[in-house]
Amino acid sequence: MLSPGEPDPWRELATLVAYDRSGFEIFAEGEDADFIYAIDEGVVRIVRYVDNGQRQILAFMMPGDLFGLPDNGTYANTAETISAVRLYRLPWHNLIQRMMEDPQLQLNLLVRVADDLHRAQRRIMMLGQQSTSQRLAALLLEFAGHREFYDDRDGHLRLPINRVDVADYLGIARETAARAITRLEREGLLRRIDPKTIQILDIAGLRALQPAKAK
Amino acid sequence: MLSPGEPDPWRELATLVAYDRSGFEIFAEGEDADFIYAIDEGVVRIVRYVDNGQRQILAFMMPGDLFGLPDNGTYANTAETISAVRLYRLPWHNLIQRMMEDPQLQLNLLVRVADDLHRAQRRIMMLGQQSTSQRLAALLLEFAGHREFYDDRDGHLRLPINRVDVADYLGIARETAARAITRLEREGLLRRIDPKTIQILDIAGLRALQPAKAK
DNA sequence: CGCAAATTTGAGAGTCGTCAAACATAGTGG
DNA sequence: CCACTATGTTTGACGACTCTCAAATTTGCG
Repeated sequence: MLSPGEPDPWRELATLVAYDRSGFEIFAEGEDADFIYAIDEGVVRIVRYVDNGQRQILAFMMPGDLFGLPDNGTYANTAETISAVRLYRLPWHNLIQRMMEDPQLQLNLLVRVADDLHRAQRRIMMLGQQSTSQRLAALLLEFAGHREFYDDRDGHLRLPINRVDVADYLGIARETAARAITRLEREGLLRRIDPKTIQILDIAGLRALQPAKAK
Repeated sequence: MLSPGEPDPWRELATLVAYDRSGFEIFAEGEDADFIYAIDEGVVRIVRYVDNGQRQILAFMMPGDLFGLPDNGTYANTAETISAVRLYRLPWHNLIQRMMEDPQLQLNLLVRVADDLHRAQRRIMMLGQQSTSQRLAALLLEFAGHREFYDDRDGHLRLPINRVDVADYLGIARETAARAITRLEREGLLRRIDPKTIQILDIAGLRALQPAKAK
């Protein structure tokens, strides 16, 4: 995390770039991967488009997260703003050069990429093994883990995304996403305030939906 | 890849370990992650078990692949042999130490982990967006990309895995996996020789099933 | 050759995707 | 200020697909 207290090797090397609007494309799949980005504020979605018009959201990136890793010199995914966003942008060649001189910095990046891998593996578990309710609960808990969206006093969760984003993240149709919310509401786990605001009534119940490790 | 020709920083540092049988557990989720492994020969499956008895195969690791990345000091997944396997095993603290002295070595690891991340992202696309037929085609093409399994002269693909592995990799039931093979056979794309041997009749047709990038 | 395990097929129930329509919300212009 | 419109969300109906349970069939090996 880019917490203000810790020494921050990224901040001093990077230039700050800001996007005021939501829905802006930071970079697109296939473009030359010249920069790596770190989020200072706001939310970014990492997506991939398929020719049949479908879209999969691979991840939501939050403050402190890094994105823009090259795959053979080009971006493997597209990055789009979901809110107003402030980013640190750093040229790759610049970073590589610095990392060659500073193994600690490189280790820092390695740990972050490894963490991204583990997050991706959790998503594979989610898409391969969990039901629609479980996936939705996982998404809600993911956002509820961030103070900027969740107030645990009144249980209000303010989602920065719409239903299509929810659906494309969970790998389901938007109607199915809406119905999944209805189901959790009927079961008393949450209550809809408005489409993007959900009051979580039983967060332990949501967690109980999540599959536990076995063996 | 650990091809014999290239300079190989791993081989010289590691100890060779061999497993003769299939179905052996190399390490389990939750254990202290003391070693990192590189495959010299054979196939390993990376799996995660869920308490309801379900299992998801996250990846099949082939010769040249690295696995055993720690997540907060412990393994996030379980690794099991699928065939007889020969591995290079290297203590983590040993590797870290060497990487601090040799940035090139560390960059080598970074690239490999980044590659794992991109593979995981392709799996998210597969599980989130593709139909059963498409997933199966992707699996077949994945193994067909390795000479040790696929003979492109006669089109014979020798799978090292059984139907349960196929199903747990694709995130479907084993009956559905069997039916998916039947369907591709009925469509003339392949022919079953025996359960683990499949003759691919139309590899271009399998590739055509794969979704193309859009935008 | 025979048996245990793996694979395939069948039938029925449940879930999801699609098409359509109803409803809600926010912003716009009169 | 209000009606109106565009957009986003929810609900309904129905067909398609997948999972589960069960049985038939095949395979691999002793």
